[in-house]
Amino acid sequence: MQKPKVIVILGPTATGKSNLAVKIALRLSSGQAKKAGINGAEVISADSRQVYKGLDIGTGKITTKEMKGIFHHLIDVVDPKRKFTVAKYQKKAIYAMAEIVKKGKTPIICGGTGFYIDAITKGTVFPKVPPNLKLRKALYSKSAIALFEYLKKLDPRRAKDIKNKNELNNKVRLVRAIEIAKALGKVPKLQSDTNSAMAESVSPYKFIKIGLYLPTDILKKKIEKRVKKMFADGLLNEIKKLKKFGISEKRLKEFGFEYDSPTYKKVVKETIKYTKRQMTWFKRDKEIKWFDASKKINLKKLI
RNA sequence: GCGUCGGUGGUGGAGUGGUCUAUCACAGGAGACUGUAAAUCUCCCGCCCUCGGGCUUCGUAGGUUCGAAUCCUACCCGGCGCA
Repeated sequence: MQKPKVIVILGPTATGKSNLAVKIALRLSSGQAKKAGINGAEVISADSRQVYKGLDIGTGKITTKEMKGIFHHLIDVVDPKRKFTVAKYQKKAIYAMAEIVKKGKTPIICGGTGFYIDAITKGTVFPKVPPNLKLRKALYSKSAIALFEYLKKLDPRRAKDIKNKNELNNKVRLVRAIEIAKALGKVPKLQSDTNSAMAESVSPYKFIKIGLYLPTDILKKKIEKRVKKMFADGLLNEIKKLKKFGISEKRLKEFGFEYDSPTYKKVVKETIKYTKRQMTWFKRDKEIKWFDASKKINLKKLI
């Protein structure tokens, strides 16, 4: 039996992913598509911040109007006071995918969080050790060197791995490794496979990855426009509302630079930097078919 | 015109006789990524390169010195003060 298709639309911020996703979904829902036996499509967002309710303007969340009747999953599914994680995302997204396919529809994963996309398209297996905030807090007070030495005792293999990856100063990584090692004895070997052939053989779906990119100068202009609109739409007001709702300054910082006393200049600058990091992530996935978003994209070719 | 302060790598800005291709930050480039991922972390960033080193830089031109981004002289440029 043929595997169900899942369309993945990814790429850096401000390249028009959401738009394209809706366009494709509409196409798959048309009368013509129905005649061809296609039952429509639903979008699954792959954005680490759009899952939160109330983070609308700053995250560039798609509006109901822009959805044009296409159902969007994994948007506004958590209270911003609660912490969300990749593993939770993975669970929900895989469930959503199955539900959509069950309805005979095509899932369209759309977003810019590479880690989240890989979690569902590459079958990453996260060690089943939930965050231990108390332990983390205690560990963070220690130096990176001390953490590394501690990890070396608990799990030499993962310690060596971290050293090889030049992450000796990466407390986030060290702390999580210790957290897992303490719970399981050691950190399981990474099961997610960057080897796409392997991942594909295991996955029940056939992923079609479409990457949108823009030439640097155009991307910059689009980001400027987007940020300008954010402020015009009331970003500052959104932050006020979040504070009133009981979101702390510290928590706001975790939501990214748009929520940390933003200025136009700062947000533009940080967004550009971020898009570069996004590209670093996406570049290593050779499965992605890239399209210049400043040019007309032939949808027929894509699906 | 006189006086005075200053001119440093793409930018800001340290350095004021040797350890200086010159701290640091930003910008730029490359990369990592095991439940925080717009997070977190690493490397490169004058030129050449066999990656060990080789070569040329601190407004310009001279000079002092074993040795100068650092001291002296002249000139050019900019700020300020007095005329």
